[in-house]
Amino acid sequence: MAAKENLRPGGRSARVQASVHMAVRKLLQSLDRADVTIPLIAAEAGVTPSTIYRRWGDLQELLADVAVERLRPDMVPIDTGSARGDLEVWAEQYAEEMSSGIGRDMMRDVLAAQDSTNAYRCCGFTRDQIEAISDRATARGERFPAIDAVMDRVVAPIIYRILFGDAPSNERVRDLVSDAMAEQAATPQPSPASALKSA
Amino acid sequence: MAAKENLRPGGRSARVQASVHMAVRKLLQSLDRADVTIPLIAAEAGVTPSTIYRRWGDLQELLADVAVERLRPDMVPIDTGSARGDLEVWAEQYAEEMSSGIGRDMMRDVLAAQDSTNAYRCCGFTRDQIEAISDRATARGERFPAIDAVMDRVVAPIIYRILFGDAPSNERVRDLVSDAMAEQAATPQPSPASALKSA
DNA sequence: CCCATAAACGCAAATTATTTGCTTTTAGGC
DNA sequence: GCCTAAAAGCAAATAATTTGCGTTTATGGG
Repeated sequence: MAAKENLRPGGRSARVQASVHMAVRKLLQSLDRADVTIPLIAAEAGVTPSTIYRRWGDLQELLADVAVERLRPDMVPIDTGSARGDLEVWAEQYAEEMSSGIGRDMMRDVLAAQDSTNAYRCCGFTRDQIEAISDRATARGERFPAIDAVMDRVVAPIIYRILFGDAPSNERVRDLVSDAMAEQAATPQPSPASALKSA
Repeated sequence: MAAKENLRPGGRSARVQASVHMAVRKLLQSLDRADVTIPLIAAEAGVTPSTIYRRWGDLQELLADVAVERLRPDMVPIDTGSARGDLEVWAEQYAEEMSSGIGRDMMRDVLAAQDSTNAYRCCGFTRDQIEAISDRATARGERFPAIDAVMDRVVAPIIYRILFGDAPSNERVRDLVSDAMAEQAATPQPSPASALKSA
């Protein structure tokens, strides 16, 4: 039930997909998560419930599908002039978005789905953002840690804390960035792009 | 729907809880996750469905409740003679357990529930384990990084990778431990126990 | 030890969600 | 423009969830 691949791209099928996604987003704004049901979504989207059941399987898959769209970054990381500044600003904003009620819910939706493809894609978005910062750094002639190191030392702690405990403060996020950047300074490995692409 | 607090501890209530938990565990062994329903669990447990609905609310909360029990560590971290060895062995075992199908499912269940208390408790279990290793280290006169540092640099990357990508290899887990221990060596902060308790 | 009280459970009816067989619409290839 | 099959609609059948009400049974106070 990928609902993304092997799907007729044109006409009605795409219209239904858009309509259902929009309905989900609209309903999630006004209603409590537990009150959003497939029949409700279907009514809002002007579609019969069985269409949704057949295409997405169940509510969780649909919510995951919608969530992963919303988690896709809509802009390139802000250019502050330095790699450290770029990463710091990006990480703070990322932490804030993800720890907000909406961000938390979307992560929950993505992780709750049986199909783990969405989670994987989600991780790829983040990696791409960091890669953009990294590329800019090397273009400037700055050193930058390996992408994986940033994922491990900045992204992972932020997300772990949001999921399992309390959202990290801006100060802590800055500390994480500091540690990651320091690590790079000690280790002479300015290799720019050896990472795996995604999505 | 905590199903844990304000619950009559004695007699029938406890019996029902135990029976339902056992039924869930049994059914999860033989059936696919998607085929486990509340009526099924109720039948297996010898209880009416409405009892489960009233006590846990929905399937996800029940699954989370069962999962968190199973995620509770059943033993103290192995004593290898050194803090580094302790952490290394513990981390490898932890990563392996969590990346197994069962571990992954349990984490999913815990995170998918509306009630985030379970996730928080889950994190507390892990923290307690690391604290035990830390305490043993200071008792031996060894230095050891702050608990939070280990959570950020070892636990968080392991879990992040399991949830959003691929399970980390043993080698990578060892590297994470190395980094965490090295950090401690550079920073003179042997403060033993300043962490927050849980559960 | 027994009684009063309220929590938890069982039962069954009512509601709501999900599945499914079949028909109709329609995108994509010839 | 016509086939073909994927996707959608419709409605009946099935299954899950909610709810009102009566019964059982912990728990606390006499």
